[in-house]
Amino acid sequence: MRAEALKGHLDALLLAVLENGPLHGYAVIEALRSGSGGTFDLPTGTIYPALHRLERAGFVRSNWHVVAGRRRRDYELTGSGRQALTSERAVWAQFSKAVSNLLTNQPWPTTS
Amino acid sequence: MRAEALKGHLDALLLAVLENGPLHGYAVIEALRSGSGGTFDLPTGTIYPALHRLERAGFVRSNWHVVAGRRRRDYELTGSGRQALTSERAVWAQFSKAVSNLLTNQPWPTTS
DNA sequence: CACAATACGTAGTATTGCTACTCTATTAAG
DNA sequence: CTTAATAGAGTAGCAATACTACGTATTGTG
Repeated sequence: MRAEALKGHLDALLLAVLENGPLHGYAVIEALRSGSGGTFDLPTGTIYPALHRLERAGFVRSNWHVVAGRRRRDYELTGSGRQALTSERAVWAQFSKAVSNLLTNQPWPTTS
Repeated sequence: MRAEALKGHLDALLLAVLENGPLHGYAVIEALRSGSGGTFDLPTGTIYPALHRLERAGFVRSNWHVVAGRRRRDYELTGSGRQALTSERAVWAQFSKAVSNLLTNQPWPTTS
């Protein structure tokens, strides 16, 4: 999958995979791959900068550990990260509905 | 709607609204707005360059007309544009399914 | 020992939608 | 008549962001 299609949605996915507990970058990549049935197989050059972006934005917090001789940086959701995830879910719902409707040439449902 | 979310999907939407017959740029904007229930209200600076891009790619063909003293440029789908639309629909189906699954933290359905 | 897997990272590039603007022509309002 | 609104096309430059291609280590496996 041409993952440029992700533009604007990656942050939501990252927040979502962190919702069940902290993960380190490498584990995030695997969570995205398995959770998407292999559709999203993202390179580290995509994930690490994105996680740093989320940290700068205050949506995640990171902690360094050393496990089995390897240094790890775990990311966990903050309160505002949870809030952001909620709003991203709403954005996605509206966005995907709009795209799906246009792609199937169906009339927009009336709000009756 | 943060319309940067469109990145990578706009071309598919443009091809889709042209599927029922040629439209000029301004009409494309209105078709996207009404077909999305107002979600996509895109500026001309987004639409015109995108249509030109699609023409360079060979997915649409344009014809100039003069209607009521105003010049118009109609865009119509080409054969390869129709093919591209078909494949874009498949891409969207897979993409949206993957995102939805990740956002709802649901396991990927087995292909049994 | 070589190599794959695990784990972190950055620099630079390319794509692409957006802002802000220009230009023409018609029509309605004052 | 002037002004604004609507229809219609367009560009230049900006900003966001995912990607490619690197570089650095450690651990486990052949």
